[in-house]
Amino acid sequence: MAPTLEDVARAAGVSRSTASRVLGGYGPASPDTRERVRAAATRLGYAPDPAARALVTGKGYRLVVAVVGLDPAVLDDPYVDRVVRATAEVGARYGIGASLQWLPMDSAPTVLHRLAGDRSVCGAVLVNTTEAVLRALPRSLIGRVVSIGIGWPGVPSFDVDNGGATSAMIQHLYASGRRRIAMVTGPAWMPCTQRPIDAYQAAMVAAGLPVRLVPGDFTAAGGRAAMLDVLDRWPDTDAVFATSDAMALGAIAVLRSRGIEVPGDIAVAGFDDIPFASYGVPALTTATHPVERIAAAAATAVLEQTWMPPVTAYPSELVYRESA
Amino acid sequence: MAPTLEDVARAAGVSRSTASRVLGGYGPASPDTRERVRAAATRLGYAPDPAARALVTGKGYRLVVAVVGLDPAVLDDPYVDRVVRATAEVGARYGIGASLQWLPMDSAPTVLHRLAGDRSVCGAVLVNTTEAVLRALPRSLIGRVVSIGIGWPGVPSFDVDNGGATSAMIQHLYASGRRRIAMVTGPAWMPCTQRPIDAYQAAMVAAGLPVRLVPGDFTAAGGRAAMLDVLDRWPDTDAVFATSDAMALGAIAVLRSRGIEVPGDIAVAGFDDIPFASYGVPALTTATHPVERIAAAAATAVLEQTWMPPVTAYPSELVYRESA
DNA sequence: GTGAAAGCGCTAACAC
DNA sequence: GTGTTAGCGCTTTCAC
Repeated sequence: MAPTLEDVARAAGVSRSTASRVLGGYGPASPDTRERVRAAATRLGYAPDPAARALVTGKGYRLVVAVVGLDPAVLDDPYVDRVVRATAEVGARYGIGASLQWLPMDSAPTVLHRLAGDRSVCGAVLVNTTEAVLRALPRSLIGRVVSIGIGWPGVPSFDVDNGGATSAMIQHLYASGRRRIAMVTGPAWMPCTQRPIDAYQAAMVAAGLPVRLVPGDFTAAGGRAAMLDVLDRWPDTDAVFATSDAMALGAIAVLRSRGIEVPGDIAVAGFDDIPFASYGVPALTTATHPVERIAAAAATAVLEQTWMPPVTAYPSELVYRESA
Repeated sequence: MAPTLEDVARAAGVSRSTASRVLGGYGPASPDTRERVRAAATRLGYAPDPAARALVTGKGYRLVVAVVGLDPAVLDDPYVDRVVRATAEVGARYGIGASLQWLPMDSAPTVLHRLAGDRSVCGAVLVNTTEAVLRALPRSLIGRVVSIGIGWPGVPSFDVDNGGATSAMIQHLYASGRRRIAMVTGPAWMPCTQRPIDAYQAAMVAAGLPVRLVPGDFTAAGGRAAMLDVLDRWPDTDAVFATSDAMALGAIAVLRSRGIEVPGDIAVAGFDDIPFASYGVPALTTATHPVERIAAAAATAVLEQTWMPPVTAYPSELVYRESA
């Protein structure tokens, strides 16, 4: 059915090994041979069988998206969906599939070793990883693992510039006259929580404004709880920056139920720009999160085995709507 | 690293083929041998290498989620994300990855043949497929293809019972006093559009109410356009059932901008129960869509090669909120 | 610069 | 019932 390397070699009048070398792009080959093999390959529409290749190289044929978390519920998240989708889409172009699995925070070493020993796995994309997990990374995985989140020596990081987004958002709130700006953060164990906090604190201190930090968990329920907390501790708050749209929507729900006007009394800004941020009342002011671009780049890096700088930051853009 | 069949065979004191037969569960084997091989396999933690198996059986090692549509934008949809995620999660348990690709409606035969000839593909899950596409299905794919949507001889269907959901929703609207109920449908080319229409028409005719059908496209923008259309053609409409939450939210946005009360003047119901259906104002009354369960069952069916009835319908449940 | 040959881990004839 | 054997398509020494 599909042409094999043998077919290409025969068509080009060379041996299988020569064809393999040319197509693999290593070993020696005369320019002429090179040309003939390439031509034959494209003419026949040759694509190497990843299974056969995996068998001999022992490198595997599926890319695992491993989401770090305390329980399997971390997989049940539209953010994860977007990462997996982008990975599956990129993989399709390489004949590589995407697998999704939970990487339990407390038994990360075990699971990572199993992953490293699994011949079917060609690489992994870590999501929401922590330093502890990265420290437990088996050496044999280095070079075929990337991280959407914080990096590690040998593990390039792909992430949104959420520090920059935070600065920009605080500046926007300040410019629109807000002075008592609270921030709802992500859960403390997630490393992606820190940079926005730093950026927020820096901005507030620089402007001589009070720092009002409340922990959240990226969910709407968490946003509701955090908003109640803010109202309780600092009743004069005039703006809230929630580091996820879900939390921002939860916060707005609380304010609405209290009869507090948004953005009249309190401005609320989110982060992520989820599909329906624009359909709430009021429409949510937020910052974009190019998850698909990030995940696609991450997947491509491990599939192409390209060298990557330790950190690649993707810019986030403010989306001005009604809530702030 | 990982134990091979050879290791198991040696540990059990049998040949590789015997071990293979036992573990594969076909061919003959004495109860004693069977026992020893099984014991050795579990003791060593043996798992067959899907790459090697794929190579010899020619059955492939990745499950393709093929989304039928007019253009690649059909992939860019939270619904697709959920299907892919569930597939990737089920696949992970089998050492199988999920790939995502667009199945262009106008060149379906070509793409399907490529899929059939691709040695890396073990099966496919069709999404939003049409009869025309199913008709073009190569024979070699039969038995390893399932459909989330309409089925076909040899292609079992897994779908939500959207006809039942429609009936239930119309009944709910009727029970709450609505009599001039319009329905916003999906795009005509999608087969999943028909059953809700039939159910709606049957319900309306049975109740002696006027049929008011407007085509949509499952997007919020389509919902806005459809709502304008309804208002234009039947100004006395008192309820709208949109067959997707996105369209319902679009419809609500239009009504809000016109100063029309929801549900006071016009009730609006959606379908899907997307994560933030509950955060709009008013919170959206809708019907659940167990996409993950459906996709997981579909993926499992092709991976396990189990026989399936031609159609498996998954119940949808009404979620009563504020909008209807 | 090129080809012959071995072998990755597994399945499936086929002989015993 | 069981073992022997021949590959699946590819990469990779190692001679030439």
